[in-house]
Amino acid sequence: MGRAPCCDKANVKKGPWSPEEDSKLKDYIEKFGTGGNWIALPQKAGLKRCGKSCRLRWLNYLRPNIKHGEFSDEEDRIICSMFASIGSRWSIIAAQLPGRTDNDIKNYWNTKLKKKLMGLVNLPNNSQRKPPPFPSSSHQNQPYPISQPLLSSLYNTSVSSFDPYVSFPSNYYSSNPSLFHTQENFLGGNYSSMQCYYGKDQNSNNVLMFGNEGSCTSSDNGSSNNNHIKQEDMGCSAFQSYNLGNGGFEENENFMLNYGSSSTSTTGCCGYFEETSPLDYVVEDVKQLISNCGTSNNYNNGSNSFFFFNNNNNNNNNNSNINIDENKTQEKVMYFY
DNA sequence: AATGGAGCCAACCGCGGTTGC
DNA sequence: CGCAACCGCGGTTGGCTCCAT
Repeated sequence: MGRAPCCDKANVKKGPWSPEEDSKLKDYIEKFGTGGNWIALPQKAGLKRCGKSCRLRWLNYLRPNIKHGEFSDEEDRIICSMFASIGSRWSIIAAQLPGRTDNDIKNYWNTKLKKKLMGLVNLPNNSQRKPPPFPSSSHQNQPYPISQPLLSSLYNTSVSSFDPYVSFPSNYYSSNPSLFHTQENFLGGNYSSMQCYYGKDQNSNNVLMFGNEGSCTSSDNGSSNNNHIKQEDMGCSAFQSYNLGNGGFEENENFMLNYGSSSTSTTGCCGYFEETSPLDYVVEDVKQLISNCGTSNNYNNGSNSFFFFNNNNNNNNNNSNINIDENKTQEKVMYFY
């Protein structure tokens, strides 16, 4: 036989917590702790609530040092970088933000930050309508402006030097942002920051470029095409953007991810941007999660997905025809088509 | 002032992994 | 070993508030 039933579901209250209930729960836990048993706690505390509900209320609202209110730019950066690396693993992300709960971060992402990020693509008149379809548009040879506050916020660039039209490649490589960190950064391994740029390359492709300090740009040697991987070249490289509504991209606009390649770099996916230096992965599980993206139909199937795979079985996973410029192994380019 | 839509967020739901019996 | 409950998580929902019309 198993354990006793957790609670009398017919006799538990649901819905918003009253101040009295909050007080009872808080007082009880402060005096006696949770005892490691949430199911038994409500009865002991004199609450007609399910243990799950008590746990949620405590963790998300009542426990000490909970931080409410605005998220800082630094918190934004952490959330963005971690989301880019591991997706919607909110509890892991929350662990990096003292005082923030996974629920808070999840809500913040869904309601604000996601839209804020997609504000990267605004039209010159600052309207919120979405950019014209890629790649054919009157702006084909002109990069979309990046929202100034967000850019300065995320990239630590000074507003005075802000160029609303980011040419690609551009001298943003010389700045020192740390938007996207590699996985091992927040997991306790070697710190390595990466930069993120939005713009157009010399072929007017819409790109997000990820690179780290010291990455050379396409213009450095005039061989900009060498590191560009077309969708048909990569068996698991086709991304779709999340449908972000106003100001965002429509579904089925594909992201293309160009992984910097070298003898030490392997094919990654799903927003995990691998460094070219030898990687000592601290958490193999997460790596597995990332690498599994291409074998499951999508990475984050829910509405919170930022990118997810469009697994294309017609492709043969053979990257041998990709022309790699070994001098640019630290560039990571994401294409929007 | 009334109303409807959008945004926000606390709370619930359901699932997968873990644990106790 | 298998079943059932616990636990924690991510996704979703519903109600409240704000704001534009």
